[in-house]
Amino acid sequence: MSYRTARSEKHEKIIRAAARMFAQKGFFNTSIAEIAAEAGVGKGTIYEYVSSKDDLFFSVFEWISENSWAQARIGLSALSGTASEKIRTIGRSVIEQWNSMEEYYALMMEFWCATTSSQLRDRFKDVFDHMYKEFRALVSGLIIEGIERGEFRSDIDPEAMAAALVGTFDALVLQDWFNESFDAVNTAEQFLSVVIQGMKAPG
Amino acid sequence: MSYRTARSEKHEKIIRAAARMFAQKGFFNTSIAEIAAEAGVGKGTIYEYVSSKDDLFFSVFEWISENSWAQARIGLSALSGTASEKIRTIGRSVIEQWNSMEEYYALMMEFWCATTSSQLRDRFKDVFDHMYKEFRALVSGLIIEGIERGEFRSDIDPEAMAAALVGTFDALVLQDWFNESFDAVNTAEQFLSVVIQGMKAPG
Amino acid sequence: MSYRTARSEKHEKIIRAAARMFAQKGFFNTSIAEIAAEAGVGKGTIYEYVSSKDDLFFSVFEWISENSWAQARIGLSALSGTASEKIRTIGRSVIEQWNSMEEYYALMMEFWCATTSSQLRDRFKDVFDHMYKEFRALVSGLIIEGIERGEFRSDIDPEAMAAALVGTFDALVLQDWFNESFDAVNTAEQFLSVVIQGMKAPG
Amino acid sequence: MSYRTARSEKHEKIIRAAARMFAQKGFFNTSIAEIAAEAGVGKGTIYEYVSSKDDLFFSVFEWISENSWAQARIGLSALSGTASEKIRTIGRSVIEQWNSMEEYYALMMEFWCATTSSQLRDRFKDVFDHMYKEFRALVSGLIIEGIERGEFRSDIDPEAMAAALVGTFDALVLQDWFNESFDAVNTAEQFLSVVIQGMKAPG
DNA sequence: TATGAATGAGTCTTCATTCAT
DNA sequence: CATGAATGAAGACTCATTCAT
Repeated sequence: MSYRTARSEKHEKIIRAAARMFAQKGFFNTSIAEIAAEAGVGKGTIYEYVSSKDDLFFSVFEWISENSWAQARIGLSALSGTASEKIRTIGRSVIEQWNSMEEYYALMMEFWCATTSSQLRDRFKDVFDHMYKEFRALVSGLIIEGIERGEFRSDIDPEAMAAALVGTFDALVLQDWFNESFDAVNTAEQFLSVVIQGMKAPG
Repeated sequence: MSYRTARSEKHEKIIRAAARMFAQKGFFNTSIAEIAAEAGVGKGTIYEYVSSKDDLFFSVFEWISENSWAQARIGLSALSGTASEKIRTIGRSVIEQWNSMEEYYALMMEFWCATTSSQLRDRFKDVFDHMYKEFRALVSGLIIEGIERGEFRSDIDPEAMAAALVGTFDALVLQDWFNESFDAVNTAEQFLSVVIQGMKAPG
Repeated sequence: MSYRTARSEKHEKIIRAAARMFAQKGFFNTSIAEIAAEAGVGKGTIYEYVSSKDDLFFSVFEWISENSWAQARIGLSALSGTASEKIRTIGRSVIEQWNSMEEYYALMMEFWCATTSSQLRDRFKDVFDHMYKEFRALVSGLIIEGIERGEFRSDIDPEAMAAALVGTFDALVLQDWFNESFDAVNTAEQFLSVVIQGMKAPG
Repeated sequence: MSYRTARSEKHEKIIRAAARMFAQKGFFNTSIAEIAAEAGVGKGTIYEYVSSKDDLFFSVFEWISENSWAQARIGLSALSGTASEKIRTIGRSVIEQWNSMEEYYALMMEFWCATTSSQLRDRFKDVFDHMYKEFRALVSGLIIEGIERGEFRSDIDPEAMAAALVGTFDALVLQDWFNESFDAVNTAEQFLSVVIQGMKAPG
């Protein structure tokens, strides 16, 4: 195993430990000492890989973003069928994606919070902005495709629809995470049927 | 002014000061000293009214919940027109309500975060659960009303639709707060048109 | 005892404790915890009176400057006799002054050092500069007086003489402090005799 | 190049790097890592040549002492002329010597400080003591020579004069270093004229 | 021999909370 | 009741030193 490999493995070990602890107890309630213990390294070792607690937090964010969205994007790249079917697939995919990384949802809340008061506000905002922009573009692209194919009415605003839909997916995941008896997959299914019905071109 | 009144006025002064500071800098980045200064009282005085910083945080949450939703409920009680119109009115009302208290939105994020890691997790969760249940019940009631009147299709699931719609409102407010160039009112208008169209009974 | 008095007494207690510890172990080898213990207060209490360790260091410097030089100045104000006698008196006075505060000499070394590498470099330099300027002015004033009275030759440079003399006093004190068998008072006496002899007007 | 030579060259490289850094930032504000970087070696390598940071500090002191005084002594060995001329030459020489190694003056201050609080106090004191003793002996020897030659009065105390003169040289160098507009060479010239005049045998 | 990753003791500093006035 | 001085636990971070390679 090369030096670079060993180094980046330890780096990831630290990031993962931090992710677990931040998810469990929140950023402010987690101490560097706890993260070091969780990662099985000395306190000082953390600072060989990140320059501060804030930096570690942001590194966790980047790590999560890359790993989770990377996978999601792979799944979405192979969409096929009508625009309606593609949109349904996306909805299902997003929710499943989130469910599969349930343990990190609390972490996402922490990141959201960080956008309101952290020193890192701007760095977080930028990444979130970027993520959402990309996602909205994907959805609005499908809606435009549907309009062009004559599948959807031409008087709907693709941007507005995309923004609302993307937000709704998130909100459903949130409710799911919040309330164990909530069935996000089914709710999304039903809701999307109605929305797609509402977008359908007459006749 | 009675003793009790004087006491409860000072209590509210403290809660308000705490709300302002927590909204501005976040729970963990705000010190009791700052809140005392903002409220114009001594540090020790805070502890005459709340038992701890956590307790103060939760008090702020209760205060916000009561005050903001109280007003919202007043506005919604006087709904009239068809179910569709009522739903539109609710959407507009919720968004306007939030816009009018923009300064507290960051605070809501803090509360959300608290549900993930705070000692107070359960108390926060209970109140949020209750709030959402109430809100969903209002919306699903309107959908049922629409179905009974023959305005909406009878094969739609009122609970699922209500859950999704409530989520959508939240999501739009969030995007509005997050992105200054976003027009939540207009987006909601367009999206609701599509959703209502999708729920419409045929013919 | 008034509040202000109590406060400033505790402030001085902390400064004195810090002075003792810094003198004994040096700035960098003394921890805030030690100073707090020496002063008989809690660690946090220190920060009620100074804003940082650096600030405490500088406060000690100011306190020493005011107290020691204030006394010295009082003694020097009542000089009488010929210019030569006055200069002798000053020499004796400075050395006695230093000897009487032997315990703080190590502290003065610390302050000197601080002028080379501390964050506080400029603040220290300013005060030192001011102190020396004042002292040199006193001595050069006496030399000018001697020249005008015809006691000293008119071709000597009062500023240069004053600078050298003031420095020599310090250097003698340093040797005294450094080497216990050194007799600064006597050495100064002899040296001043020679210097005054050298300044004497012929005839 | 032999093994021993290579080793001692690397040793000196480290000492020089440490000297530069200590002079620039002070002992406590310089880290071993910085010194290693400045020397262009690994952190661990330092410990192949010195046993601790303190030891390195003292090594720098010894290196400076040997090198600078060695050169000074060479210059002084070839003194000629009357005792007065020799004393003048010494003064000029000392001040020029210091000016030529201005960058290390801050380091000397560090060493002085170390005599007050370091673990190494005694080792430093010994070397300083030795240096001063040697220097005083040189000067008092010249004064005795002057007395014997009838150049100086016989009632002056050579030891006391030497101690004071050595102190004066130091003090002038210090003022020069401290205050850029100070002219140590000229001041020394003037002051020495007066002192020599004061020592002159009558007639 | 040379290296630099790993370490944990030790530091300054903050701040919620208490309590004497 | 109101206050704010006092406190010490807790936390982020630094760095001299070690040691496996």
